[in-house]
This record gives sequence, C-alpha cells and structure tokens, in this order.
Amino acid sequence: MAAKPSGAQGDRPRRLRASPQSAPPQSAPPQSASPESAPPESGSSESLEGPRTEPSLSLDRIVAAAVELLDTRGVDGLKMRQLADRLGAGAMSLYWHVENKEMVFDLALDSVLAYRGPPQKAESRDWRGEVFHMLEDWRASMLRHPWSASLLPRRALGPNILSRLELLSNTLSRAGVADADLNAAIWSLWNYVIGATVTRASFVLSDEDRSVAQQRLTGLGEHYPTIERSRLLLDDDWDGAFRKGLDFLLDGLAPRS
Amino acid sequence: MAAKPSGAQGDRPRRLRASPQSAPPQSAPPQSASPESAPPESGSSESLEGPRTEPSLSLDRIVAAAVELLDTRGVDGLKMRQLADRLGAGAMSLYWHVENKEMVFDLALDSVLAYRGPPQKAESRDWRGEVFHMLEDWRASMLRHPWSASLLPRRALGPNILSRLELLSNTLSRAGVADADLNAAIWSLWNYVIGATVTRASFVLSDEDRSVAQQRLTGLGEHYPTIERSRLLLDDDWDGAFRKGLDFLLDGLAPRS
DNA sequence: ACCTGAACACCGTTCAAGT
DNA sequence: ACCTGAACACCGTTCAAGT
Repeated sequence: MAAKPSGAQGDRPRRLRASPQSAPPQSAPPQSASPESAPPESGSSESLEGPRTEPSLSLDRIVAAAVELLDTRGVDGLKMRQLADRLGAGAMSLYWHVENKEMVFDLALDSVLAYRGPPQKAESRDWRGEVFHMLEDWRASMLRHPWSASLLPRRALGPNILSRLELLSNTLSRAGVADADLNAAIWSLWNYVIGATVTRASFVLSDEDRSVAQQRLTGLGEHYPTIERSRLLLDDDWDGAFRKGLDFLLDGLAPRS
Repeated sequence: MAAKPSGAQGDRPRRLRASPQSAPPQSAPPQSASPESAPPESGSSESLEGPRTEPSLSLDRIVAAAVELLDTRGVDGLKMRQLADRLGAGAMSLYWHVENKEMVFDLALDSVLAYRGPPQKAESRDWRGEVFHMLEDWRASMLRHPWSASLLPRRALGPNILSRLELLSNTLSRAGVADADLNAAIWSLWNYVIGATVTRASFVLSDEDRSVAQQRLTGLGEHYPTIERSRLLLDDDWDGAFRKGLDFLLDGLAPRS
C-alpha cells in the first residue's frame, strides 16, 4: 500500500549527512545511540586524544537526545532550540546535521522500532505464537515511547519498521497464508496494532477523569444504554483487550487446515 | 477503556459558551452547521429585520468554517487568525466563543462524525451487513475529512462518535456476542478502523512517489525479499484491503453458532 | 567542515479597552 | 453581551559570518 520507505522523499539540494537509513538494517544498527540498542559505544575512532568532554554534534547524539526529549515532553514538546541546548550546542547548529525538524522525527521514530527477534531459537513451528510475540513487542516498543505510535502512520518508513514488516510477512507466508491474501493480512495486523497503540497512548486519563467520564455517560444514560451498561469507557485492561482482539483477528486470518 | 466523553475535561473557570455537546445527540443535531448535516438553517430567531449581510459570530459558524479550513489546509493549516478572517471577524473575536484552539478541534471533529443510519429500515437480521455498513460509513466519513482520523483517538469523545459506538455495541450484542466479549469486540473494531483510516489518510503519495519507494525497496531487496516480492508498498487497493481485513476480523468475532 | 547569533516571519493567547 | 488591536512570549528556519 502506498507507503514510503525513508530516503525516497526526493533529492534534497543542500548539506545533508549521509543518510543512515540506507545502511542495511540487519548488519549494523543504524543508530547506535538508540535507547533500544546496546549501550552506546562512546569510543570513536581514535582514543589517543584522551576523553572528549564535549563530544561534538553527531546524528546519533541528536537522535538520542530527541528521543529523550520526546519521551519526557511529548510530540509538541520537541523544540529545535531546546534540543540543541540539551546537546550543549548553539541554537542553530542542528541544521548542519539535519534537513529540518521533520527529519528529526523520522530518525527518532525508526530508532525506537528496532526488533531483537523472538526469545527462543528461530524456526519454531508455532507461527501463531511468533506473530503474537512480534506484535506484542511492536506495541510495547511504541508504548515505551508514547509519541511514536501516532507518528508512525504519517512518516516515511525506516529500515527498522520495514524489517518488522518483512519478518511478519515472511512468517505469515510460511504459515500458509495465500500470496493473494498476504498484503491484506499484513495491513490488517498493521491497522490493528496502530489503532490499538495510538488509542492506548492517547487516552491517558487519571482515575478521576475516567470516573467523571463514566458519570457523564451515566447522566446521558438514556442515549447510550449499551455502552453505559458495559462500562466501555471505564474498562481498564488495555493489555488484555489487545490480546483478546488480536486473538479474534488471528482466528480470522488463520489458514483453514 | 479509558476514553473521555467531551465536556468532562474539568471545570473551566472563564467565559464559555453553553457546551453544545451536552445536548442529546439524537434529538437535535448538535452542530447544525456541520457539513454532514442538512443545509444550515441560516434564518435565526427573528426574520423581521431583513437579511443580515454579516451574520454575527456563532459556535456553529466557527465550527463550519474550521471544518472547511481543515479540509483544505490540513491539521497544521488551521490558524486561529485565519479562521477569524474567514468569518469576517476581528482576529481575536473567536476567543469569546471558544476556550482555545483545542476546543475548535473537538467540535470540528465530532461535527464530522454524524451517522445517518443504515440505508434500509431498521431491525434487519443481517448483523454482519449492518456492522459492515457502519464501519465503512465511519471510515468514509473520516476519509472525507482526512484530518479527522488522526485527531479522533486523542481528543474527547463527542456525542456523535459515542452514538456510533452505542449503535455498534447494541448491534453486536443483539448478534449474540457475549457480554464478556463485548468491550473487547468494540475496541477491536475501533482499533482496526482507526488504524486503517489514519494510515490511508496519511500515506498520500503520487504514483511517482510510490514507484520510487518500491524501486528503493528493490534496491535493498536482499534485506526485504518477502515484502518486495508481494509489492506491499505498491498495493493500491485501499478499499479492497479494508474490506478484506474487516472480513477477517468479523470472521474471528462471529459468535460460534 | 562545522558551528554561531541575529533576524525574519510567523504562531496562540492575554489584556485592557471599546460598543 | 460581544468584539477589537496591540502586545507578549514564543516558534522553525534563513542568512551572513565566523573558525
């Protein structure tokens, strides 16, 4: 479906660091500074010159700081000036490394989506368990960075998310999903995970908020009898609901055998 | 699940128009100026004074203009100054009618989500057809206003969307979905529709964009063999994919009989 | 090659004031 | 009750310079 792998957004004329997205996603982690990766290897090429107190600006450092800022301040809380400040750099220094704020979003987003693979050895015959694990891990990764889910559907697709889709596709294919159904199956799961995660990350309400919401619904009870009775807005078990719905969907997807 | 019907956002201290969301959603349409509604009844109370050339500001007019602006300019294109300008009002006049920009978003969003009901008479026994129609209509309403889908999960739930959820819940319940599964079923469908629509509204690429994307994927083919072969990113049939996935999900949801 | 401050063209919102 | 312009405290980004 009309999605766009990053790097495809037309040639940008001006100064631009070598795009890390063009590196193969498997071999070396594109952003080693990603909080999802192993501890950043701070040692650069030469360690002869002693410790750098203020390592100069780099894409990796920028991306890592952006993720931190996004985690604490949210999507609207990421300001270019503040990001530079955090890095001990002058206000406008970022613009030598990145094209614009959009690019910061793209890089931060994909850096958060690295997948480590299933816990046990590969080639399990339990395709359903594998898919379940992949999607729960995907959701968990995004919930660890609540700004990421809402960004994902509207940004270029980076190497990490493409790898996840590749693995998902491969697994479903091996499980026996017909080629003609494969894309529809993948997008169904994509839709479900994105919808669930965006919703869960967005509706963050205190207990009081929620009880006020339900009270309000009760007040209007005559208009919403069914969802009032089922306490739709009070339901708290996000994880359980996610798994239950995923079960429904996988039941429907399962190749009839 | 922890969602919040609008109006529950705590008492605001300052000037504030009587919230139209508190009106029952069924009886009278909350925003008669909504583009989803019948032609706006421009005649106010007294028609004795002749035609007003410049009808004074009102919540309805503001909401209608906001929807127009959002449709043409997108989420980031809605500016309070420009909105006032469109209404022939002074720059800051809006703030007497609305609390802030957030409130404009909430009202515009719900105004776009009115549901007219199924085409034929009620009480059909075809629950699956009913659900299908409701969800396709919901998606279509949001795609007519591409900014709406991404806004829905993070805003207060207005009367129109609550009505849709109520009807959906009621239909599923009548169809035989167990009470214990009801909320999970509703949120599954919500997740699917939101994910599908947000994605479809966001990935708007030209044909050239898409072929560039696929070419790029082919270039990296060794890393993404499966999705490269299935042409995941080239697939164009959004409507078909939506229906197919919905079929999968409803298969899983269908009460075993 | 890499970084910088000043400046530009915007924003949402407050406020004191008008009718 | 309803509307207004000026002003405040911000933004992202450009630009001409610095080293």
